[in-house]
Amino acid sequence: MLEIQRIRTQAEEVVVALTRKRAGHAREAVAQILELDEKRRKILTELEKLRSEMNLAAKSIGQLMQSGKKEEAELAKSASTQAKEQIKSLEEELAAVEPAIQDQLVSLPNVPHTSVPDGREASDNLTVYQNDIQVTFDFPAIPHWELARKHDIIDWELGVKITGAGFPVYKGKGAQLQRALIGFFLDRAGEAGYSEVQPPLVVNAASGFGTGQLPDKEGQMYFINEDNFYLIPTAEVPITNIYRDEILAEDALPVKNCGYTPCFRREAGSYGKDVKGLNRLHQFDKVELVQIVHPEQSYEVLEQMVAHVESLLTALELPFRRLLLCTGDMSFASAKTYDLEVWSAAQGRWLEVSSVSNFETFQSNRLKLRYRDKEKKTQLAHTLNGSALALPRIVASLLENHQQADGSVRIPAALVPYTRFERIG
RNA sequence: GGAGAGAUGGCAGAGCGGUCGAAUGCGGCGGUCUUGAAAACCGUUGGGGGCAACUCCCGGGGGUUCGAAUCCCUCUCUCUCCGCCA
Repeated sequence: MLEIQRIRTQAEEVVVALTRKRAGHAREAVAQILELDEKRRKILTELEKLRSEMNLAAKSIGQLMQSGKKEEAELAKSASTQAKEQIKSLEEELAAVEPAIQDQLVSLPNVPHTSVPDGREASDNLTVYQNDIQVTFDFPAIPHWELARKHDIIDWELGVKITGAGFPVYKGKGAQLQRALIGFFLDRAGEAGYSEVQPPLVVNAASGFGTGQLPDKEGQMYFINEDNFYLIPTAEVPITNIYRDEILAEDALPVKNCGYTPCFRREAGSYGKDVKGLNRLHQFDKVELVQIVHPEQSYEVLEQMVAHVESLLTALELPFRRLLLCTGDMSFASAKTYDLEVWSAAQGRWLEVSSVSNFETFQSNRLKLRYRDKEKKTQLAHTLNGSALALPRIVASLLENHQQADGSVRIPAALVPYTRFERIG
């Protein structure tokens, strides 16, 4: 959520920036916000004046009562009745205006950073880096779902039986590989200074709102009706919400957390060719990084986080590339996002395994996540997060890129201490 | 699932319908003292809105009243005990 002060003072800049981000209604929305905001302040001025008068009147009535001047007190009472009605009607006006402002504010996406390239869709993203790992086979590459079936390490049909499509069962070395990757990712995050947390996997609506999933992506989350809880679509939600309504000391920044959680996504409306194998699941595992930083540092930190994720991919010996997302492909809450994609050798395409974003104050404004600056004033902190990493597509890429002529799969050296086996099959 | 209790400032914990943004203790910060530290003592210490005067916030919402942290209704949450279960 953008700060109302920013819209007030830089309306035109905001409109121009939002227009870059496909938000076609930005100009009207901003104009409406400004109008409502002005109305709100007008009401407020009047209301507070009346309240002030009422407070004084009430005080003097109290004094009259105590000194036994009953008649005078009664007189004063009846005089304040009119003001009371005015206050009530102004309060009703305010109660209509404030949610209207809020609705408009909440529906505006974040403003893209100046370094974010213009673009309408995924094809406009900029490939800003690609490592030099080339994977070539002198035998036909087998897709990961076939390798998984061959070695009996992932069972989709079993998942369908237990739950439904998109909930595979990992078996044997498949299950161990999952556990190994989680351990590996968490250990690396720990070495990079992130402290590990294990948050709840279900969250309340306030948390969903805080990080921006609600109301924007309500339909993408599983909802537990009896308790009004949502299954988390990413650990970003519970971990960032740890700091909701907090005022941190400036020297407590940066706050660095990491956590492993399963993630649950309904993926409503995204059926098609992309869903095969591990490409798109309703439940998957992910290690997430979250940082809360001083505004001056957030873009530097964004680069650091990307570098960390890339070091993981390098250790796994995977071909990958880094994309700078264009304005049109960025998420609602992000000011700047890098995606990391790994090559899927058999499918012959890139798979997104990480998304690292700087939200600037977009989340912290909703979360009321602040720090106290040197002048002792509260300031909104910047929040960032990134996957490090999402497992299924990593597994897909590992299987496909490290497959051998005999159909076995080599485990990269960095992972062997965690798997305690060197190959599958 | 059954029964009960409660929700107040960073924490603990007072609070009579008016003088309560709120006692007191702890913690935090600043200072005095000290070679330094501790102790002691003194001072200070919530958040939001508004250019400002000012105003709002004692779990959320509504009501009674000239006036509500205090009374009433309602919702939510937390805790304790019992039952069930890991």
